[in-house]
Amino acid sequence: LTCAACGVRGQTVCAPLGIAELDIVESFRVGSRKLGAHTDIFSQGEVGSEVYTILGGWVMLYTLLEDGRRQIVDFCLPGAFIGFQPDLDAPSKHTAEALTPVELYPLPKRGLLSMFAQHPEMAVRMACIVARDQVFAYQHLASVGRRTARGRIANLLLELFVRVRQSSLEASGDSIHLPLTQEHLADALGLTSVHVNRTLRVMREDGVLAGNLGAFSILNPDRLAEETGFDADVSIPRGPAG
Amino acid sequence: LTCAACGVRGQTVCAPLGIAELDIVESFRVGSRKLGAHTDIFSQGEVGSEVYTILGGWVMLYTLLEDGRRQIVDFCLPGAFIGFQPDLDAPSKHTAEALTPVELYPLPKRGLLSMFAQHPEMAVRMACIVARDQVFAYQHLASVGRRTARGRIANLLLELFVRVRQSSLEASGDSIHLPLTQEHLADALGLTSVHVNRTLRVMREDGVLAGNLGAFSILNPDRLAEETGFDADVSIPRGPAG
DNA sequence: CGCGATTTTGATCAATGTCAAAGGTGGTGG
DNA sequence: CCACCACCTTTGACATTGATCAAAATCGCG
Repeated sequence: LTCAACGVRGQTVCAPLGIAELDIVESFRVGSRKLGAHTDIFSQGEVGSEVYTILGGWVMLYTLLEDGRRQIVDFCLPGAFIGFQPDLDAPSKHTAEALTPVELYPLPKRGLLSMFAQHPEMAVRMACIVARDQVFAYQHLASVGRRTARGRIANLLLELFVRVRQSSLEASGDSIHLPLTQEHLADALGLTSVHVNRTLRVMREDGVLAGNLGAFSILNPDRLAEETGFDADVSIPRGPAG
Repeated sequence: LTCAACGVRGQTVCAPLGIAELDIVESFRVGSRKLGAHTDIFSQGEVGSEVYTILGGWVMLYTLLEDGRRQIVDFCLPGAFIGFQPDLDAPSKHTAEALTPVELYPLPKRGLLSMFAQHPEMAVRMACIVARDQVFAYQHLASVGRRTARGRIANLLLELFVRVRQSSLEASGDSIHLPLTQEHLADALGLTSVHVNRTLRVMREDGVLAGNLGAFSILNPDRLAEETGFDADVSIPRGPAG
């Protein structure tokens, strides 16, 4: 498959490139790579030599604390760009693990720099992408720091809901599928899986949710959004940064 | 004062520029600006037209939730670059407020894009800077999500300690000055100021801290770092990104 | 059918929040 | 120089959220 046919190009660092310019990306292609669920893409503490665009599947980024507790810092969907860090040669601060089978487009880190040099718009685009992820990180921080368990869960579910709707064309109904366990939610929200479970039950009883993570519905998105002050609007404009 | 004499140039987007190239930055200079403590630099919900390099003083970035609770998402020291966001024309997601009198170097957002176009290395640098801030955000998220009150406080104090030591040449002793109240700590850590107070007392009793935020000492940095698994190493290499 | 991974539930506990009030401290105007 | 005031810090009593420990109940799957 060629970059020209890439389904997520509009969301990636490649977005500013014209069709004709895509060959620079192809020239660094390592070959797209498929990994099974529950495999690590890169690991905390290790030095990786590649960055990745997610072509398909879900990935989570997490940090392991010294006592073994886990904090999931981001869920990544198709179109996400992972592995970029301030010092490319430093060991990674977190682990990227596939939540589903994934398809990745790996790019050698040296290729990345070369691409930036030849197509500066890509560097600007990169900055915008990282800035967007940072906004998400700040929102998560505010959620974990200042919301109640119910608020955090509502917030995260809504966020994933709109992201899934945007990324895939799965734009139908109030029902989506999340490849997550309650423990994943807990580790992303700074809670216990037990407490997540109880809180989900209450939310079901209150009629705002239905079903389970595998295939659940947000019965009352508006009410949920209202009770949690959810802000869906985090995007990168077409013309990079302007 | 000229960019050539800038004390924080090595940490900013300008770092990749040679002395001779600095005039492009100067050409967009709005004039350096001084603000008093407790004034807003830009505000959540409003569209700003500038980004800023902090030349001197402390700034905090915070989000206000719908119920009025505050989450501080970052403390910014001289050399920091604030106001950049994925969509430059979108309203800001957070407020930047001066904690001390500050001196800023404002840059019109359009100037930023123009600079990126003419000096692509600056865009790469920008991406690295944002990526570094993102790593901090992830670390804070892990701290707030998974550490005990004492761990969070220890972690933040250590982080600020090394940042202060690095940024200013105030490299002496175990004592630093923080222009923060206990409420600031609380709002950054997802705690209550009352609880921060109690926890600080215990830490003083345990002999790891001394003094107050205005001028406090870390009596036992190693013990503190050990008990909280603190990781000081978040940096951007000289040659941008490689 | 049987097994490992989730989900669910109960009982209990610890950490942190809430409410309220009493000291401190520095700055300002008289 | 003092009195007063706004803002912090400190402390107490008590409430609550969410954690912990432990065990069933389910579910997906080979």
